[in-house]
This record gives sequence, C-alpha cells and structure tokens, in this order.
Amino acid sequence: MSKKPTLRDVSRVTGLSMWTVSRALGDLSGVSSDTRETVRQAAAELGYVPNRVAQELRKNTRRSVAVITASTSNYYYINMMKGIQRTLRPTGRTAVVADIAAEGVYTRELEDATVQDLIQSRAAGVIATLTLSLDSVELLEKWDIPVVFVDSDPPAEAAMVPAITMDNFAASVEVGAHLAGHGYRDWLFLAYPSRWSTRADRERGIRHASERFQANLEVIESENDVESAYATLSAHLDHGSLPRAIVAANNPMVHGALRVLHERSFAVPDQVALIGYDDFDWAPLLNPALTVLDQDSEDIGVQAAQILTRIIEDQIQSERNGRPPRPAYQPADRRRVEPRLIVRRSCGC
Amino acid sequence: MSKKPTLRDVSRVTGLSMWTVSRALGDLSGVSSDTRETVRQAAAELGYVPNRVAQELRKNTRRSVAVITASTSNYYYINMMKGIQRTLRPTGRTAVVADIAAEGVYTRELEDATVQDLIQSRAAGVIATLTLSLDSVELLEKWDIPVVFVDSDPPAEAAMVPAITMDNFAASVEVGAHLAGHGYRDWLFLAYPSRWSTRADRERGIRHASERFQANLEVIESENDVESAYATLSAHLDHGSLPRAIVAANNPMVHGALRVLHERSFAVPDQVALIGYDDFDWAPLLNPALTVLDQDSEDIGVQAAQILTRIIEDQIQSERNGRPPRPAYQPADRRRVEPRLIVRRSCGC
DNA sequence: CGGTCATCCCTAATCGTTTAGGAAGCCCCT
DNA sequence: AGGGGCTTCCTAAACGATTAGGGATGACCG
Repeated sequence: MSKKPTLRDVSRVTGLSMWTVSRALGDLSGVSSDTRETVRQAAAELGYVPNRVAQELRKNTRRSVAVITASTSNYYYINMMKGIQRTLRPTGRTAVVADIAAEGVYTRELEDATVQDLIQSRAAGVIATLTLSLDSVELLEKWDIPVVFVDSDPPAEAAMVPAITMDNFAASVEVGAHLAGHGYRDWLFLAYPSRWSTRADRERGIRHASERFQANLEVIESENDVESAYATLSAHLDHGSLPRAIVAANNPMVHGALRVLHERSFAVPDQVALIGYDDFDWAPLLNPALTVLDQDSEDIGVQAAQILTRIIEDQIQSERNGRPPRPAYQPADRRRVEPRLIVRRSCGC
Repeated sequence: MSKKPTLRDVSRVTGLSMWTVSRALGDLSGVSSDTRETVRQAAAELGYVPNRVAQELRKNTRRSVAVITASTSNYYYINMMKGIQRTLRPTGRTAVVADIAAEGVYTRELEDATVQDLIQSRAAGVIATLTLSLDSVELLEKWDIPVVFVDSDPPAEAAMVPAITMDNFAASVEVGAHLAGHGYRDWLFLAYPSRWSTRADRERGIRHASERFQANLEVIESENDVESAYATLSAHLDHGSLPRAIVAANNPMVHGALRVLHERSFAVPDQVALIGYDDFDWAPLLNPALTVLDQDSEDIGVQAAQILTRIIEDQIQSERNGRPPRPAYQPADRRRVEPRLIVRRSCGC
C-alpha cells in the first residue's frame, strides 16, 4: 500500500465529516446507527486502521509502562514480567523492558539516558527493579510519570514512592537459623553489589544470625552476574578454606556457586551446604534439589502493576477534572511480601 | 509540572522561531552556533524534553520492533531477546514483546488482534517466533511492516519472507544417530504441537533416523508448556512401557520430562537416556548434565535483528527517494544456522 | 404557532513537532 | 552597480487524529 488510508479518506469516501467518522468508529454518541454502519463498511473496505501515534498526541494518552532492570540474566525477573504483562493486558497498556546495564555493567550515564528516553516517549509509568538515583525519580515525577519500585527501595529522600519489597532482614535471619539448626557454624555469604538495595538487608540479616547463633561468617562480593560470581568464589576458595555452608544471595550468585562446586566436585550438602535466594523453575531438578529463600516474584509483578495502574487511572481522572495529574502515592502502596523458605535437599535436609 | 514546556515555549522564551529552535536542538544546519547555544541554554533551563510522539507523527518514523512469541515459559527465547536487544540498541529502536498466547494457549483471535495492534501503533518491524497466518503476513506487508521469522517458517505462500531457521531435519537425524550409537533401539519422541513449524522437521528427522537405525519410535504430543509435557508423559508411561531413550523436542518438553523422571526415580541415563533440544543455562548443572541439540539462539536473535534493520533502513531510503517503502526481501535473507549436539551425560556418554 | 429539546452532523481549532518555500542581509566578483 | 551565492532565520502548512462549539431538522408540548 503506497499511501495508507486515513480518517480523511474514510470521510471523503462516505461524504461525511471527520467528526462523524471519528465518533462512529470510536463508538461514541452522536451518530445514528445507520451512519455508523455506513462508516464501518467504508472503513473496512478501505482497509483503514487508525493511527495510534496521532491519537496519543491528540488525546495526550500514554501507552507503555517501562520496566527498568539491570540484569537480564536473572531469571527472577522473568516471572515478574509474566505477572506484569498479565496485569497490564486488560488495561491496554504495554510493558517494555529498559535494561540500564549495557553488556552487563550498570552505568549512571545509561540510567540517565534511559530516563530521558522514557520521558521523551511519554511513558505511562515505570516499574523499577533497582534503586534509581534521586535525580531520576524527581525528573520522572516532574513529568508526572509514576514510579513503583519492586524488590528494591526508592532513594531515601523519596520516601513516598511505592515499593514492593520483601523483609530481607528477616529472610536472612531465617536462612541463618536454618543453617544453625543443621549445626553448621562456618558460613560464607556470596553477595552482589549494594547498588541493589536488597543487598544491605540480606547481609545485615545473615550477620545478625551469625552472631545470634555464634557462627563464623565471611562475606564476599561479586558483580551481579554468573561469570563474576563464579570467578569470585573460585578465587576465594583458592585462598581460604571451604566453609560448611554457602549462602548465595540471589539467582546469579547461586548459579556461579553451583558451577564452582560442580567443577571441584564438592559433595553438596555433605561437604558443603548451599542455600540460595529466589526460587526458579529448575531448582527442584538440580542435584541436590536446591533449598531457597523465595518470594513470589510473579505476584510481586502483579501487585506492582496493579498499584501503577491505579495511580495512572487516578492521574487520568485528575486531569479530566482539571486538577494537575501529579501521581498520588499512598502510604498503603509501600508493601511487604512474606519470604518463605523452600526446603529441599541442598541445605542438608 | 502542571504544564510541560513545548517547543513553542522555547521559541517564545528565546524570541526565535520554532523553525530555528527545532533545527538548533536537532543539530541540523542553518543555525549559527551562537544561536544554537542560546537555544540549548533556554531549553535546558525550561526543562524542555521533545515529545517523541509528535515527532513520530510528523516525521512518519517508527520506533518499535515487535517480537511475537507464544510461550513465555520457554527460556530459548530469552537468549534470543538478548541478541535482539543488543543489535537494536544502536539503531535507536526498541524491542517489545507481544505474546499471542493468553494464559498459555494460542488463539487465532489473539493473533489477529495483536497484528491489528501492531499496525495501529505503526510498528517498524516484526520478528515472529512462530508461523503466522498468511492473512497476518499479508496484512503486515500491506502496511509496509517487514517481518522476519526465526526458528519457524513463513506460511508456505509467502516464500520470500526472510527466516532464520535451523536444519531441524538434519538435527533430529543427528540426535537419532547418537542414540543409535549408544545401542538404544527404543525411542520416545515428546513433541509440542505442529503450530510451531519446527515440529514437523524435527519429527521427520527422528522418524528417518529410527528407520535407518532400525529403532522403535513412538511419538507423543503435548501442549507447548511444562505442565502439559509433564502430564502427557506421565499418562503415557502409565500405560506403555519405559523407552530406552526419550527425546524431548524443546525446552518445556525437557522440563516436563525431567520432572516425571525425577518423580519416578528413574536412573538417567542408565535406565532411560534423555536428549533435549535447545541449550539453557542450567543444563550443565543438572544431574546428570543434560545432552542437548543446540542452536545458538542469541546469535539467531542478532541475525534476525540485523536483517530486519537492513530492510527498515532500505525502506527509509526508498521513501526518501520517493519510491514506495515496500519491504525489500532478498533471497539471502533466508538463512540456516547449524545445529550442534552438545554432549553431556544424560545421553549415556 | 412559538418555544424547548434531543438528535445528528459539521466547521475549524488543536495536540507538538518538522519542513517546504521564501526573505533578508552580507560578501564577493565582474 | 548588478547579480550570484551563502548563511541565517521566518511564515505557515503539514502529519492524523479528537473535540469545543454550533447549526439544522424534526418532534413534542402547551
């Protein structure tokens, strides 16, 4: 099709005004059902498809919700996306993922550029899986783009911004308690960088537990990807001794750790026990089946999308009533989901 | 910000025309560098961010490439997405995924609605991971939206449409040969529905191999998800006998099969061998490590995105020169990637 | 018969950009 | 002095939809 039919074409063909055609196709009042039918016919015949870009411009609507992430290799986010997509579908909005880690490494420049991009494309809202800079949050707020954090905290100064988080401190304490229950007294905590705000509480929790249960604890940190986790743990084991239990603080850490343990043929859990965070599909099929501290990530996605949707609808209402469309954050939008320990075999059970 | 600054505001503040401001910010010729600087200053001060919706409308540009998929639970596509994203990034286009299987089941209605939606939003191009209906392909072509198929064939009547596929027939023959090499003579092929066009060749290949190597072959089919695979195989084993080797035709099938084998405590590979298709991160860490027939899915994503990008750029050129922007498909865009058998332990090696 | 109201449709402005088509000023050359 | 060619900027018309504000018609009512 060399020239695509527009509303004007439908108008010309039917001899009706664009006003009438627009309202006819939009199922709006003010058009007799005869006319409406005529218009529909003509539109179908021409193969007319409305241009949503023009609609968005004119109606000042926004269509896409951005999910900001920084580690595509983390399966945790895939389930979350599932929940987000499912919740967003009936609203007619679309989720697009914006990765702010090019080739695996986060940079502040990329964060800023991404935020800029979201504003340019007039995103409807943002779901952030890691803590953004205060600047970013304020800039988005300035452009009336609501943000919901998941599995991470808003910057400290933006306390009102919604967030769905797990009680990571309690979670880690539970992990520690379980290890202590097995009689292990020598722990290694394999952590990702503290740019992901969950890191702090997870570490605090395991430290707390180690004191309470009088265990030895060492904490080592790697970048947030499998390769780094593998390298970091390998290097550590080359120098230090083998701990009785390894706690891998998230999915990539677990993966890296397993590779090391496999490679060195350590018996899990007899020589060294392993507990991870965040369940994933294959965990029960590993050998031994992996014990993990889980949170229902799909449900988290659903909740985040629900909150965001509500805020967006609020904004639309506000605007319709002539009020400024500033995002209306409510205290109840700060939510906690319960962690749960999924006990399998790798912990020694 | 109650009212967002527009180009007009920058124009008013600087006392320059919108023409000048637009060209200044766009780094286009016809503006003195002094003026350009003035404009930049003013824009920054106002916090002006161009509205890309308006730009798209005016310039008739398209920004997003849709990846049509029908099974989110298949890890195969995640690596592919990685490749696509990486390739698309420098072009300024964005990949958005459009799942045409609501709650896991494909429906023709959803396919049609999705295609309609892509046309409405004037997508720049489509990467389809499963065979679309001829209607869909023609409709997209009519709207000058190029399509590239990956891991699936175009409808038979649209032979010119690019596709990146594996030689699935040869691949299956190789799998069969390997099994025969182990002396196994009793095979079970666990397949997904033939809506995914790879199914046919994979089945043909394994059938061919079974004849050539004089093996018994049974083929059973489940829906394309883990639950169905699990249920189907379970039901089959309840009635029939245990085969010497199971070939699971894709990722979800492997997953379902492994669950069954675990649950029933069959020894792999001693009692029953298992070979899957499409490698994934955890495969080497399973017990036993999984032997798979792999194709480099990230590379496939890269190639698909490259082809699509070239076609899109061609279209833009054509349009600039006043020619119709019909997608220019080339025979060389039908590509094959080589399969490779990644031998681990689950086959008996 | 005049007034009121609802129904159906229209004209024209608008959303925020880009861009064809000039116009003004200046320099340089013959 | 006249003309050609730059450079720099402007006016105004697009792009493809929605929508405020009216106008014409006919029905209904007192």
